Amino acid sequence: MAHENTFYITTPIYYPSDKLHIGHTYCTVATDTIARYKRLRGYDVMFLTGTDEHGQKIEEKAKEAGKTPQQFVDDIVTGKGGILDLWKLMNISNDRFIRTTDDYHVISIQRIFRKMYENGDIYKGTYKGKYCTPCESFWTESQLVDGKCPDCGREVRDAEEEAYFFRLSKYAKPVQDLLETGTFLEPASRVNEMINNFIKPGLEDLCVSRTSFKWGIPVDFDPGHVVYVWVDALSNYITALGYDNDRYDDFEKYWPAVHIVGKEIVRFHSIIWPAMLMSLGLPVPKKVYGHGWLVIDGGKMSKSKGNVVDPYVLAERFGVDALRFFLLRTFPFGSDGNFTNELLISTINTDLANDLGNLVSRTTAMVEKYFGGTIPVDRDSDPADEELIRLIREAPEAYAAQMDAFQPHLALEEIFKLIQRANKYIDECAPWVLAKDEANRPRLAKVMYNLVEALRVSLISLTPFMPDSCSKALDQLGVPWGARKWDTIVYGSMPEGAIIRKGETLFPRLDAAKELAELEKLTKHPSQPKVEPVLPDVSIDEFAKCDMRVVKVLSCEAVPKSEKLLKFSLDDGSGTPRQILSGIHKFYEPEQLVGKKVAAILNLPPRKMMGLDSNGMLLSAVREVDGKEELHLMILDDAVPVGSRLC
RNA sequence: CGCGGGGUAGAGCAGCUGGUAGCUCGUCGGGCUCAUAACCCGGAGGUCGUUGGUUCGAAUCCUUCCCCCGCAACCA
Repeated sequence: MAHENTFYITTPIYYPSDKLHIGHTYCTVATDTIARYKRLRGYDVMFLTGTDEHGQKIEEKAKEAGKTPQQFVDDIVTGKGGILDLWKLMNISNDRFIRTTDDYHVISIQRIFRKMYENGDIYKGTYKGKYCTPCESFWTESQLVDGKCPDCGREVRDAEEEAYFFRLSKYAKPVQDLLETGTFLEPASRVNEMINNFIKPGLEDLCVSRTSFKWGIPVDFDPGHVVYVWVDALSNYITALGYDNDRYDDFEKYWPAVHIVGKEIVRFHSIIWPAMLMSLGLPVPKKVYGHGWLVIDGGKMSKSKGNVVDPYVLAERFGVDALRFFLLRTFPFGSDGNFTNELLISTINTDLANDLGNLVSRTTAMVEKYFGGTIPVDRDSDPADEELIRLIREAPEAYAAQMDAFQPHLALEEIFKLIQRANKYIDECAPWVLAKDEANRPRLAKVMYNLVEALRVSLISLTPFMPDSCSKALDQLGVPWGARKWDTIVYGSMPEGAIIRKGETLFPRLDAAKELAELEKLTKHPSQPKVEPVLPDVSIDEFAKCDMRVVKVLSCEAVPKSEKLLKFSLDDGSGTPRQILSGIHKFYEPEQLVGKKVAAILNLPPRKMMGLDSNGMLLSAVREVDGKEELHLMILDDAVPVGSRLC
């Protein structure tokens, strides 16, 4: 299989039903940085990313937009401001880009599907369940919450369809063995999660075809069926190398891969995918690394919360390299990280402007000022140099160890220890004092030389993270191309006679308050709230049938295990408290509402929610802003008496 | 008892194979002037979520409870 010096790394293929956000960018930038690092180390790297373009959701979104599915995904993938543009902007160095609608992929999938059918690992059966159309998900009865989709809370319907199944159950044991090797899936904490959650309860066979939608790869021997996501999407990692197609021919050279994936799809990559490969008689991936999520204010980033962060805005505002750096420097790769604009700005200022950028600036300025840009060869060492030189020698090894362990944030920490030590070294040596006496010239030369070496080693190490900026900085330091390679990342490799020039400011310091205000303006763009059209007329008699009253909240508490429901006990003027449940926990905390007077409709038939009775409904003002629901309970003035009718 | 992660200085985190509580930012004071109002040094600030236990000794091991977050057939 793969040659000794090859390295194959992939991102997931993203689902182009919407614009990508900072989370996708995080994953892709991380993978890109590892790929660039491996190239720096001399590997023959294949770096693949792409898009997963089939499925019902895209079919429906396209319909809504009045486009064919192909047009729809083309616009998102190749259109202006699309995925390809985003990766170009972010300086992603992928060698290939696969789209699951590419001809060669389609052909390969049909062959792979047939192969698995013929060897008995795919068979025909029936899929029964509850189906949520917007989420494109089947659920079992027990998974439903309150009879509705556990994901979105909308109605589900009974569904049954003929489908092909993959004998996943057959591979439970070998997959468990694979997971238990301890290095196949990292971070290790995910291993127990997979085994306890999915393997121990028993792996069920997997539905791998659908008849309920058309936008997919047809099963060539059974035209009513399209191949469902598993086989179609996961196989991209091998079809992109030419497996079962003529487009490429380097499967033998590069496979198996290292897959970088988000933690939510660890399961597919560490259980289903290896099982499929076993079925095909192919080697399993070298490694699956599940990185954490970027969360906002401790919660998940999602379209429905309206808190997605747009990488375009940030990259254009702060620079691509600064953004790349921030993502990998700040967040431990294996666990979740809390994204905030404040943190972004302070990281840029502290690490890039104050520490690194300023070190380049002061070093180049001094070499120019004291030596006209070229450090003399006549140099005096001093014991004061020892600690810095030791760090210059040790840093690359420590850095590489962390990079090899997929810990970019720790790798960066090693390099920044060196950068900070170099800043301190300047203070200790006080070159401006040395410069006052001609006799100190050799000593001054040595100090400057050490600084240039500290920077050269740091910048080479940082190049995979910030390709353009590091290149510019190395230009300023006059480092020739030959001295920017991994094998020159050794103290003393800087060629003599280099011309050093102070150049443009690499990372300008940001005015935090100003930037935050600007970002606020950009992200809180006041798009038009969606106002629903007025409904058809009703008669005054019909309206009069609605018994709406002023009620007072006696008590209010959250319903256990429910995300949205609050349980109210209300004084409706009748003397006996009335219980109403309302799904507004996302908008109000119970203690906010106790004692408030609100409006409710009382003569609705009682309804059970989470096993509790609800006798009526609280009235709220609702509208949609940026695709996000906004809700305001009708809270009334204290002076309004309880029990009054609204008419 | 569905599974998993987390609760440590104002904020964000590390420490968690047990032995005087650390890092970054912020804050206060000092130094320096080569540099991007930057850099360097020092100080203040924590009963390490709660209960009980093991131990000479626990943030670190066991136990009770509370709170936050994620997952539960495809949002990185």
